[in-house]
Amino acid sequence: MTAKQKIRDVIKKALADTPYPEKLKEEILVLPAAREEFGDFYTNFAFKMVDSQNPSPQTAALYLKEKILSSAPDFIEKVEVKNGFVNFFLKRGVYLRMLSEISSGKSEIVNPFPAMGKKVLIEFVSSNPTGPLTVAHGRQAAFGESLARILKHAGFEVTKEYYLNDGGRQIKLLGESLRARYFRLKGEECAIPDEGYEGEYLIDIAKEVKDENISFGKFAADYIMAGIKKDLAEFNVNFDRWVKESDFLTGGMVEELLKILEGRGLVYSSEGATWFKSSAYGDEKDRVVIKSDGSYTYLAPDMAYHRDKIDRGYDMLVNIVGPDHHGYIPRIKAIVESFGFNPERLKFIIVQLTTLYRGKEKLSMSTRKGQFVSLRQLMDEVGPDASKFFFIFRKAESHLDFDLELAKKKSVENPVYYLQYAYVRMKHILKFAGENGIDVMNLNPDMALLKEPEELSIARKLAFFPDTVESVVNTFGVHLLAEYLLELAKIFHSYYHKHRVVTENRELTAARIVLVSALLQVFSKALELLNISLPDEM
RNA sequence: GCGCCUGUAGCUCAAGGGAUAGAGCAUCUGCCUUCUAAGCAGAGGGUUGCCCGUUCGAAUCGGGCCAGGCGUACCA
Repeated sequence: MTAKQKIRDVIKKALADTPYPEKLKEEILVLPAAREEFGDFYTNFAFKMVDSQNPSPQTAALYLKEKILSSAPDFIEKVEVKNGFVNFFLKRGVYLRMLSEISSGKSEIVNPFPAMGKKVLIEFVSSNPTGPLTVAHGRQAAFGESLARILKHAGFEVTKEYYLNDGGRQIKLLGESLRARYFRLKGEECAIPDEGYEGEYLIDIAKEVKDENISFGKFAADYIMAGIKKDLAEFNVNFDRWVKESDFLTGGMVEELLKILEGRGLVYSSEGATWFKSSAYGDEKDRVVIKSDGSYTYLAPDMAYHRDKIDRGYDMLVNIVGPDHHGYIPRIKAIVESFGFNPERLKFIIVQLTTLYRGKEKLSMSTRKGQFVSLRQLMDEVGPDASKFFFIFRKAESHLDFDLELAKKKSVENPVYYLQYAYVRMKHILKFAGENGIDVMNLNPDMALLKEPEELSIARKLAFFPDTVESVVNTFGVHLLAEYLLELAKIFHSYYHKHRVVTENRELTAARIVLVSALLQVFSKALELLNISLPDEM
């Protein structure tokens, strides 16, 4: 049980023994204290207790404090009441013990949370195989992968899926565009269709075409998809399943679905087309599923896909999409609701666009015209780790300014290097200690020798790691973990400058080695969750 | 017009309705015979776009404005 859970229990016990047992129904919030003067954890519960007995939060807090202290919890050093907040100060020994546990790999601080039997499906990237992944997809990929890792760490059973649109009009246009490029290469006049793809990547693909009787659409899509998979693999973003739109079409699932919906009066014909009555579930208007030319819209197979997701029994569905899809959300919510799935359990995360800068210069992009920076180019220029870090250290719903020059810089301005430098320093200390005859793996020092305030600050910060993970789970704010890590790096760098770890004092050295290796455990785990690798040397 | 996102220090951004709104960069001042100075210590910098409201308490929630971005297809 973590210190925080223990505190919550102590508060519950205190309340059970008071005239306010009904207050227990409310959630008791225990959070890491923002400043060390406010202790280690605090609760704002006194604010909820204000009534005739407790006319002010302050009196309620004092009352709570008395009750808590009378139960004499052994891990609490003191409890302070300030401005109605109840602040808990933990005993130093709690932290010292925690450091030993973390460094030996036995601590619940770094280990995954217990499995809770909740299944979550995350669908992300889902880019069409009509062109290479762009920087926008890269951001979605980095965010989705990291969110998946964090949810898994927090005890969810996570499945990652990529839905690919390999049929329909866009693929047809893609095929015609490739065909045009192919014949142009042979010196023949051939126009790219009006809404076709003008990107130069099709020229490269056209060079690979050996036989002009092939299906150009399929050839291009397969070729591009192979590239997408390669890019994602290099980005270390991996999917459990690749779901093809065409499977829902050829498998008859779309037809079946529409029949069911028709039977329920949710699908009808009008103006030569077939419509889904999404307005019955809050969409602003109904949506076409079969066009008047008889072909399906993108929505029809996607509806079948979502029905399939529901059938597979997930507790939560997460769809990570770009801002261009936000108008699409109500209709997907409508289809899941029509199948009795609470739309609240379908979360859409809109990852906003990224604007690339080269120093002050803004890089303009237009996908249709083929003027864009691909994820591939970005990785080649700044590297996968720097790319990923910049993508996730801002909130998903914020527009992101990404400065290529900054991402490449090997200096303080670049947070990626700041983290890497901290990591390398930790590794190097352990290596140096080993070279000086200290058996780093087998230490059992007296941790009470750690008396510096900075040492306690580090331990305190490490104790907050599970809370940070919890915050990410509650808000889907992956950036919170990146910020946590930067703060951790900062207090470590500061400690490093103020105090030497490896000294003549063998006992103190041993205790500090345990501290550093605990730090390294948390640091490594957090980086793994962010999907960022780190070098051993810099 | 309608919908979504954004508006916080000079710049890029944090901050579950909580305490004195925080970081980094930039600017200024210091620090390398000692585990990598890709680092550290310190200083200045704010009417959280504006106006009302809800609340013990609002950057955060609601309403109304203003500004920027995106969307508003029988495209995906």
